[in-house]
Amino acid sequence: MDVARSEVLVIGTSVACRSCQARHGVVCGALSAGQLSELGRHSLRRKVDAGCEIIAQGSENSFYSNITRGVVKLCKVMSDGRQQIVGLQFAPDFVGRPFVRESTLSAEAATDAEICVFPRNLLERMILETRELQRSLHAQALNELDAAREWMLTLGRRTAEEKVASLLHLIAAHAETATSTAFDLPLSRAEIADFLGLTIETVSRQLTRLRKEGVIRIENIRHITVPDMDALAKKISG
Amino acid sequence: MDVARSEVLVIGTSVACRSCQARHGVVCGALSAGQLSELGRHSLRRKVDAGCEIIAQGSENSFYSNITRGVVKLCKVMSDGRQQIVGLQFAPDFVGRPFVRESTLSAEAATDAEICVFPRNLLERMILETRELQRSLHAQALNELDAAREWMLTLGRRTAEEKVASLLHLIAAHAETATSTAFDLPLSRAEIADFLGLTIETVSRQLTRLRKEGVIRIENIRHITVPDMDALAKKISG
DNA sequence: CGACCACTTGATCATGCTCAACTAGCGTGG
DNA sequence: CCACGCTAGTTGAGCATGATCAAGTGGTCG
Repeated sequence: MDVARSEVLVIGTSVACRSCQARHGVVCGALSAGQLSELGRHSLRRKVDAGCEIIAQGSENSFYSNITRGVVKLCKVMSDGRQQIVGLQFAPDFVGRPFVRESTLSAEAATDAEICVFPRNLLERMILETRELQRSLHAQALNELDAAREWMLTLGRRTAEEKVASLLHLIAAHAETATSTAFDLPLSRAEIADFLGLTIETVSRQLTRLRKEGVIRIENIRHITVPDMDALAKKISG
Repeated sequence: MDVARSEVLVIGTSVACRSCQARHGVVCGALSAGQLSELGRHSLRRKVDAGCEIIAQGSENSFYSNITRGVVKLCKVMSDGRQQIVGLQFAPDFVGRPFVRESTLSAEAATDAEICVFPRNLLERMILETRELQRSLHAQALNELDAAREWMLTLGRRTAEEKVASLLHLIAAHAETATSTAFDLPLSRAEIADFLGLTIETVSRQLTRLRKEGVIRIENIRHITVPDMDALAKKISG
């Protein structure tokens, strides 16, 4: 994805914060008005194309960010090229691992996205100063831990069909537009494979299988409709 | 494991704390002398036999604990019986998920163990009061998250041989007795299988395979020697 | 129109699962 | 003290799920 690029849009200000997706999210929701405006003065809005790397595995953590639009995948790669997606983050999640110098994973935009970038030192100072921010980040870490463990069960013990159904269920839960359950896949087949510990061929076969069984409709390559959520849920044993 | 039982030993006191494995661990290391003695007055030492469940999946969290001796496995089971170990905790780790009412996983002693049990309300109050305790638990959560993600890579992308080698490596790292690298497996073959997302037969075959290749020696069913740690590490691509 | 890319589909292969027999260790009771 | 049963682990034979390799499809962009 060498066409992928990122672009600095505007210097964040408290004015920009008012209409921000992440205004009441994990980080910004925990700050006082004064802190929010200080953080805003030192933040940058970045527009990030799908496929663009935000943090490289093994690189130094020199900033943190909020996702303000789009989906970000957290990824681990092995020296021989095998890779595994170990987390998906949706707006308005926080991305980064405070107080650790080197990142053990990469973060990459799965869809076109926008992030709000904070300087490392400022955010770390605020975490130390702000009880509520500390608590809030702790809570997000625990939620991510639960999600990671749920996914370990999927990776270790579910069949290919159950894995694919689990992913669709997960994405539907985040897309949830009231009644209808139609959504865009934020991931390509290759990325789905990397998330589920499968190959792209198996993912493709399981998707067509779910389609033939009438559990999903594949409107087009990236758009799925689930006529009956319960039928999908039934594909996920346990 | 219906022989497994747990037994309350003594009411913890600050006297007992002085020689405790977990005295400078995640929880107790973050407390003031006064808090430590208050927590001690309300804590119970419990001796827990291998196989005994400490927290049941789906149960209410009514207490937290420190592991003061032994190894605890965190486990998820599906309604059809398939199960996956999603974490191993060693003394002096903290066990429990603060501020969440229902446990999404079970905790079970893998070896004979001892834990120090804290009442829920007291510990939660101390977390709210104590900046350093909050920070310390946050740090443990982030470490567990890293470990979980590392394990996701193993579950999703490594071969059976690599998986078994990874587990031996993990256990060796925790047993590390200076020079020699000999250790007791805290897990049965069935538990290893549940940790690695394999069957016990595959685990057994891979262990004999590693033995035949000279990478490990199986002194007896639970005791392993690794003559050359590097040779073991080479089995883990990545 | 053609090249390219992401995806699908098919045929064959192999890793790891299933089912089954066998072994070793260990505690219990005759 | 040995026979017995029980548990945990090992080993083998055959099978199936999902991987690999390869060809084909469809949409997009120049």
